[in-house]
Amino acid sequence: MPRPLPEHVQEVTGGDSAAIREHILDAAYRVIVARGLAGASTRAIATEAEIGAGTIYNYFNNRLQPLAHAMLRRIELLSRPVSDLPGRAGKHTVAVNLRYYASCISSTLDELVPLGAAAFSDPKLLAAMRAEHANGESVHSSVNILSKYLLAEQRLGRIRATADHRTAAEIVFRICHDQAFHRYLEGGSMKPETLTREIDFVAEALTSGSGS
Amino acid sequence: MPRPLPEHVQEVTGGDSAAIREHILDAAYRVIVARGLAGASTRAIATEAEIGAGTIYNYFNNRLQPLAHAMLRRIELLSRPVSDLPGRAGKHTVAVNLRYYASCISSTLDELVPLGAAAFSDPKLLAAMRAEHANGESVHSSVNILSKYLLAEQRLGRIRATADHRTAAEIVFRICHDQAFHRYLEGGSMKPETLTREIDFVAEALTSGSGS
Amino acid sequence: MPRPLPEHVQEVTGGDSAAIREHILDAAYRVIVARGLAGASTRAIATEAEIGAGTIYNYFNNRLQPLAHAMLRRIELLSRPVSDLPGRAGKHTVAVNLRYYASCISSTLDELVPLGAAAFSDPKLLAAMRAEHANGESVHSSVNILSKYLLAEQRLGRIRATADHRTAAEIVFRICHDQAFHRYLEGGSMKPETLTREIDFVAEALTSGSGS
Amino acid sequence: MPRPLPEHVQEVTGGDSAAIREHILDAAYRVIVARGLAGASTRAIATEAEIGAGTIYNYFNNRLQPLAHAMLRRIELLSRPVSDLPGRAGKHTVAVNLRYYASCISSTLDELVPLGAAAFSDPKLLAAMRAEHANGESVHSSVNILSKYLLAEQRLGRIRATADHRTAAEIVFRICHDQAFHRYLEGGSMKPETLTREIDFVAEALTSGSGS
DNA sequence: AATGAATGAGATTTCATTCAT
DNA sequence: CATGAATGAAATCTCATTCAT
Repeated sequence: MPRPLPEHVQEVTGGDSAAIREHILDAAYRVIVARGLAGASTRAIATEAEIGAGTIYNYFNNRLQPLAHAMLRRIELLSRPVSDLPGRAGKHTVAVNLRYYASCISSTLDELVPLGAAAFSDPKLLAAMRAEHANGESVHSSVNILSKYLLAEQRLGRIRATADHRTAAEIVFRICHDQAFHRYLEGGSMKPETLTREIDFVAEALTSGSGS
Repeated sequence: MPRPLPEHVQEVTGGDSAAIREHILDAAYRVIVARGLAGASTRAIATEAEIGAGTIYNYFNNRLQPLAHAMLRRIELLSRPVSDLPGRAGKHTVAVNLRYYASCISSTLDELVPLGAAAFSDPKLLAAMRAEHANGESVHSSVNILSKYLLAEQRLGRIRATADHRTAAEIVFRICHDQAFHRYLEGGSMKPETLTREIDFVAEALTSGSGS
Repeated sequence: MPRPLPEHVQEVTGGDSAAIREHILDAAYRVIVARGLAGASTRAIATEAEIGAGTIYNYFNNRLQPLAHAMLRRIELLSRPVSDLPGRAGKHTVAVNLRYYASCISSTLDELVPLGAAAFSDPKLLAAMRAEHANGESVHSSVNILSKYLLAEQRLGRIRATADHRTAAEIVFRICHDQAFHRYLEGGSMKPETLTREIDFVAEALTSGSGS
Repeated sequence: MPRPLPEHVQEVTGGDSAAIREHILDAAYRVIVARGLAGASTRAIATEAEIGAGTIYNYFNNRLQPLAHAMLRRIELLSRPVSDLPGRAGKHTVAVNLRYYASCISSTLDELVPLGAAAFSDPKLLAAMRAEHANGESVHSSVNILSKYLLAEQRLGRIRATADHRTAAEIVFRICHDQAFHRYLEGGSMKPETLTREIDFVAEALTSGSGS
């Protein structure tokens, strides 16, 4: 029955309500990654966050809300690491830049796959995620950055004028996403050159016949 | 207390032991699709199969076995619908044939995605599936058929000689798989032309510069 | 769904955590005695204690812990009632004092026999009991008190100097223990003079030929 | 649905109804000893007896009957090994003969203790045992043989005329029984000389002052 | 008479959620 | 507000018993 939050949490959050929410979301994320969705009980999250079990219900209405929130928040981080991609237009080669993009988002995708897959296992959780956020936004932003880069290259003449840069961007993203999925499924036994080969195929499709 | 199988089940299975197993697997599959993996309790499956709760344990050793079995059985159906693809080499256009392939496997993938993704959420279930079957076979066979078809087209000169037909097959499959994934995630709000556009991009990459 | 402890329990325990533990142990003991170990399900104990079924797991980790605890707690009471025995040396007769000892511990043994025997039926419970406590202590202490008394009598010359007081004490205890065992087995149909006769036999063996 | 008993059982029992009963009781005994009372399910017994699970109910009315029978049958074997004891009257010494008796029945008692203790864990089983047999008979027969032997010795003048041979026999039996009990409880860590010391105490009580 | 599949009661254990403090 | 004990629903799994074959 100690009224104030434990010191440790107090320090981190400053007692700010929104900060405590975030603190709980972080804990939820760590628990999901470490122990799977099935292991993400409210108790486990409360323990990880070093708060009382009941405290969660002061910030969320039910068990699924923090899980859905935590997963969505993570998805938003996806586009962060490649924000510098458009600046590389004209430098290196298109193939090299696509490989750079692929390697940037792949590590994030590797984290997201188990989360996304977990979301599917429970229709209620999926609904909760859909309710929490008009999802897909952030995924799109990652594709958008790539698309923007390809457009820049096209203007520079390093990509065929007739190529559909938007579609190409989608394909590249799908390749990365699907490969992350299979990496997880197969337990990491996939050869890295598979990714390279497929990315290069798209690069070739984009550049063949261009002036470069 | 113990009674013979209810008439309804008796009729369907004829009392054959193997048939009852299948009957239970069908029920398990229906429950997973309808209520998610989290909702696929032994009781729910028994109810769906219209049998007693304990009866499941006469046919399976634990709760995961029927789930793993049911999912694997479904995955095996994946390559079935496109077995006629190689025979289409030389007919229609490459783009049309790839669209045909995509539409064939997409409906199956739409069924499989929730199952496969669900399997990820529970490490124990994933292990059970791996134990039941050296999986991935069927997925590969679907890619293999596509690859075989592309090779045939290449020999017919309808695809550039320098194109990597294996890589192209992989990419097409990934596009289909990933789209199914997002269709499920977004609740079916994806426009069908997105798939067509991406498939056509690959077809164009393969055929541009070929003699046809 | 969650409510405070029912009034009745609240009154008895005052809400103190340790008191509730004891309250549960008492209930466990009553259930074992009344319905046997096989009947001592967690649910039965919870009902007897007038608490919710899940509450037991707030105080114990598994079903065996409260049983083992309850039994050990009772065993500790064994040596209590005869602590005044050594003070009787020189008073009454040896036979009378041994009868006194026998009648004192017999009622306690009658309680313990079903518990101790029950412990044997489940190897896991036996292990749990051994884990909870290096048992046997209390049994020995009861024998020790008797042995001490006999030694005192020997020094007073009321017992033959050549008699082995330690061995005699063991035999008397065994007689009491084994009789309790058979009383329980036969459902109480044993004649009380059987005990007296056997005790007197030992008394006679100890005193015959002594100076008294 | 095979009508005849399996060959193996047919051979052993000759198809005789009483023999099959015994065959099942043997199996029940083996299961209890090997896996404890908790492990003695009807299924386990049927498997051990190599018969169908339902077949047991053609010979017994419920689960407890074969267990009670099996245990009682074993108790009857108790007096077997010492039937030659009365013939030893007049030979060796009384102490040696009592030790002989003790060592004979102790090994059987070691087998019986877990069975007897197991019986206590379930009031219903205990009632079943009481119902099956006016029990104690066989135990008494073991005591009777010892009593008979002591009487013979008394007539030979090797035991004091005033000694109560019946009571002495009971005490010796109790010592053996209780020691077996504690051997089991302590896991065999009891020193064998404890038994000898106690037996000799009784022998001394019987013989001291006799003519021999 | 032998069989064993079918059954549901019941055992243990977990966990989301509430609410008195 | 924060807390965590209390709770009962629900999940998995076992097993004695019956009965159609």
